[in-house]
Amino acid sequence: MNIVLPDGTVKEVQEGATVADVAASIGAGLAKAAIAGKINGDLVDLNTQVAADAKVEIITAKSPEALGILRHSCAHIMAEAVQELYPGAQIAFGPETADGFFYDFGLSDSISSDDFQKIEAKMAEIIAADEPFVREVVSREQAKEIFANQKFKAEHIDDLPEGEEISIYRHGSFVDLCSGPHIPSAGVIGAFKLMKVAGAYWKGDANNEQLQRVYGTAFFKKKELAEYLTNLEEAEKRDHRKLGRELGIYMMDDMAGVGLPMYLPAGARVIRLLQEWLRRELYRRGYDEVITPHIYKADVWKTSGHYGYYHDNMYFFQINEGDEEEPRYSEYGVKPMNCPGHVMLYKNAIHSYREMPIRFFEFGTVYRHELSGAVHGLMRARGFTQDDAHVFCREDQVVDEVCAILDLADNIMGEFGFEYTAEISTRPEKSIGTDDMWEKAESFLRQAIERRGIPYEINPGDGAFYGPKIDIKVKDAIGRWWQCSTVQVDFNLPERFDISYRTADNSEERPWMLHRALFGSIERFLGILIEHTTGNLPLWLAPTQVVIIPIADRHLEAANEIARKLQQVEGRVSVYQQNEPMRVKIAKAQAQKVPFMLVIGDKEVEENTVSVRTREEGDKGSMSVDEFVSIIEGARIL
RNA sequence: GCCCGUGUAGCUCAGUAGGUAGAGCACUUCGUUGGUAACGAAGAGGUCACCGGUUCAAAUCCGGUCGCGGGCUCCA
Repeated sequence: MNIVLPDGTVKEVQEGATVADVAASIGAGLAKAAIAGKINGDLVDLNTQVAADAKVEIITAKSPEALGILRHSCAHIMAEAVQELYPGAQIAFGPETADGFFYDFGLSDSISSDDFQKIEAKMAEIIAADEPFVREVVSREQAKEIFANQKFKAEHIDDLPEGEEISIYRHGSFVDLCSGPHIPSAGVIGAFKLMKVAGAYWKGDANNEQLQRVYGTAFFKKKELAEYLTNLEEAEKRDHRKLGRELGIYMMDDMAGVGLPMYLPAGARVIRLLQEWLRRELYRRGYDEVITPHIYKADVWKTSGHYGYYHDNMYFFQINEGDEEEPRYSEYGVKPMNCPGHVMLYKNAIHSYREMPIRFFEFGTVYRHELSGAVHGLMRARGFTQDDAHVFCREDQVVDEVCAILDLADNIMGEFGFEYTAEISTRPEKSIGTDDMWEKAESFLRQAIERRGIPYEINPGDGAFYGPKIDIKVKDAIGRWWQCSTVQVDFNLPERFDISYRTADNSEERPWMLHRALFGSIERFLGILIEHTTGNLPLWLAPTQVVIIPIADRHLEAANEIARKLQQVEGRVSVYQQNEPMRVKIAKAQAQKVPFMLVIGDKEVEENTVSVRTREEGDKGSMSVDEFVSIIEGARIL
């Protein structure tokens, strides 16, 4: 019979040939390298029989799918080791991940990282034995019988749709419900390492039993594992919490409370620069800046609905508005978002369809009582500043407005060199509004994102209760995704605050309301920026742009004079006048990631020049003072 | 909030059979006046997160609380 290879060539193979046979017929080298196959686009085991006229691809270690297959197989081996070491262990799910794999276990004992050594040793034994992975197709009844003592597997069998083929994989004494494919035998795993333990809920639901998740990673070669671990170490050095401390960006104080960063001068500088830079852009794009209070009477939150929905996540307090004799308590809530303020500002006047869209923006600092376990440096704080805006517009303007927001978001991400992913989140189960409204809003978002040509994914059921949204996410140093920009449709607040505009025929119409943020949280954005740049912020954003290094005390006056000239063009400059050798001052400036260092000695004073050193390229030789001043002037954003 | 881990000077860390603490950096003073990534000397700095227990004796062992880290859940 004939089969088709990826390059389109037709090859004749024996009736009943397997993928391995196909590989062997192509070449001995390929036969040796093959670890799995792909038939008509579906990944299969190496010993799967090939049908006539099928498209067959051989998967080797170099194929993009290979690492995932290897890692998933390694997850099986880990589960096998755990079952041997912890009899009675209940196995749940064990997929591959972006960096490796995990397996979830239900155990009476708890596994800690101290146990890794013995689990790894057992895994090494299993891998050394090099037994094959064997696939079997079983009936639902057989499966139930095989996994009678495995409650999670049994439950999963019940969840499988009727009529779906149920396959199991045996490896040594271990058997798992699994659709595969797997590597032919355990020995293919060249290197593996258990990484961490964590808690995880069965089926991802916090109401379910909590399982113990063991994370690991695996590679074909030892060298690849070593490289991976080295990269991880390097990435950890870029952690914004570490750099944030080293560069004097922010601090936390236990006395202040969890998740409440306090910005040191360098951090405050950068945040203000980011705001100023964005503010200019927003003015250009037709936004109006507004300022709203940090606290409101509880009535506002009752009207908005937050008082009921998010009560536990908000900071409420009572204040005595009477006196000691006759106390009269009022309740206030600290704002967790800026929307109600902007809606009230909108409501201050009667609006015409002619003035739409109205775009209010604000750098609004908000406070949310996030779960203690969710707080993470600047990325997820309890107090943070949103570059928040609300657009009130007519229905016929929604797509254009969303497009404009996506355009701006794309510009910003581009400015900082961030790659991002976009997701449209659709209607969740618990939500307000009609199907009609949701369908219309979701279609508007889709039209906008498609018109802007941004690739996106659909996140079904992940919208807010009040409307669908587009989220833009950016990766941190170790590959975690964080939401930055967002565009959200809100069906809730216009209704609750009863806002309207006058149409051409003088009737009242409810405006569409869009929430949007670009940085998202300025602090989070800064955190990601620090990790992306390893703290080497671009010249226009560096808290200190220039350090001037006088070689000896007699050069101090000239150094101060140059500093004054730079300050006149808004340059952020610092003169290192402490009593230390020049090379020590350079080392310190480098450690602070200052873009430019100017060395001033006898030669420079005499020639009215500066000796320029850049943080990336080292000594660049000398240039005139005026020439250097113009470089710094060019980095002004105002 | 949940699971696992962890908590020694401002920072990075030693302190392993329980016998009331150490280094480097940073800081202060003095010296040194230097030519492109880290000078010399001296000094100061800690109720070993907090509370309780075991013990003649606890940084060290046990329990609790709080903080921190990694996940999970959540993220208006």
